[in-house]
Amino acid sequence: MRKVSPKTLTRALFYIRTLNRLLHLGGSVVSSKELADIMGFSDAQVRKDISNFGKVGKPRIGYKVAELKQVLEDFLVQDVVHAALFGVGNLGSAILRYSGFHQNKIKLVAAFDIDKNKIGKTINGVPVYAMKDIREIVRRTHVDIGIIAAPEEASQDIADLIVGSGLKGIVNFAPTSVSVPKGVFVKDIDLSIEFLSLFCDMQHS
Amino acid sequence: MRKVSPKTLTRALFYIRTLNRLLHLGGSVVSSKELADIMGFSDAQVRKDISNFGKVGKPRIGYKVAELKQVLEDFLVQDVVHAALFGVGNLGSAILRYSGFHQNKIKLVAAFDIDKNKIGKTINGVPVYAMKDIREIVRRTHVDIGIIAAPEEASQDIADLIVGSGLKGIVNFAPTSVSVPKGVFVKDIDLSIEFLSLFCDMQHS
DNA sequence: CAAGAATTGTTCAGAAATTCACAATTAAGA
DNA sequence: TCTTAATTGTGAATTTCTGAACAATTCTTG
Repeated sequence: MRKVSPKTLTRALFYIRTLNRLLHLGGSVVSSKELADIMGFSDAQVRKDISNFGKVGKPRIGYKVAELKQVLEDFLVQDVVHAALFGVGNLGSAILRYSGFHQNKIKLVAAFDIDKNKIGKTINGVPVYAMKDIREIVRRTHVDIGIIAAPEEASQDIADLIVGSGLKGIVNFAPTSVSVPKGVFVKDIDLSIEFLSLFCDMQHS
Repeated sequence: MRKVSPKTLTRALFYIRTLNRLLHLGGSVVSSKELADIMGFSDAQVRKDISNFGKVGKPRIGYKVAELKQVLEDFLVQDVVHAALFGVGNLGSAILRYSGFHQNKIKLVAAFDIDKNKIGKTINGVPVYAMKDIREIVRRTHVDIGIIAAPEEASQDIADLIVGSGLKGIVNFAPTSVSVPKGVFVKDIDLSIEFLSLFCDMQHS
């Protein structure tokens, strides 16, 4: 199958989210125009994206919701993604308790912190370990990605730990860039920047 | 001044973040190459972005950290951005307690919930109001953007409330698309999708 | 003061992403 | 059955974004 760009992949995840909602609402078919309107894309964009994954639609009809969802999921999220969390503070705790993951093939398998009061506890079913145990846990447990939800000062050290334990993907919520070797993927989510960029877009539009 | 693309604006916010860190570490000048390496961009990209905001650098020297930061901030974030939060659950509480905002010209001025046990309290200095009071609060208080951190089922109603109260920007953490009139900006942050998209990028690279 | 080295700002070319536009297809209805 | 209307899939056109390259500039050093 042809190479698909990251942008298309991300939009495809939004398509899946919307298709799930439509399924839940009882819809059975949907057109590119309807999908586009719901998500704020163009209909041409939707069709071109979907065409990456095969010829799923029928002219004059549209796409069968269940079938399209299946095709996208087969391509994108075959397995459950196992994630480990680093830093059980305000944000980390909220992530541990976030209820949206289990519907989306994401499983938090371990959390790490340096606070002795937290180590050994279980939050929402996820055990909290000492930071130094990461290598052993990653060896014993299937982990795909690491999530940094620690203070700025600790983020680079944690990134190094994550990389050292062999993981290749990091979601970084800390408000600072971390440097990693080539081949490791980092996604930065800085709440301040997210808010500010929305506001900048508003002002400079 | 020339029109600047949203992508450039977002990167510029990352530049500011990095410049702050450099300032804090005592750096006084920095080259495009250094900035690029820290953030994982190309040096040409950095120079081109910065050139949107004027001729700030000196050949053979680089950019004065403080001066560049000033130039970018003058263009991007002249005023403090005032935000109101909708939904004081796990994620909402973490946002209220997030410590990174005040350094970044973001101020949470109000929170809203439907839970009587939360209404009337103050969390981290931010008062929690009843959802129905939004119009009055927005009239009395300067609010730029609304943040939806409520369950999926409530998100569209909250978006309608936000739009009805006159706000033009929404950050939506709920795992569903909200529909808004033209002219209202929405930024979706779906934690599941963020994690999955990282993983997809890893697999399909 | 002149030569050399480093870095900017900018132009240009190429790549990537988006939109357009329409032939092909299919269901529905006369 | 034949026509009509709707919708897909896609090649071409367009726009946006990125990367390469280099003249212009300015510090440094001898």
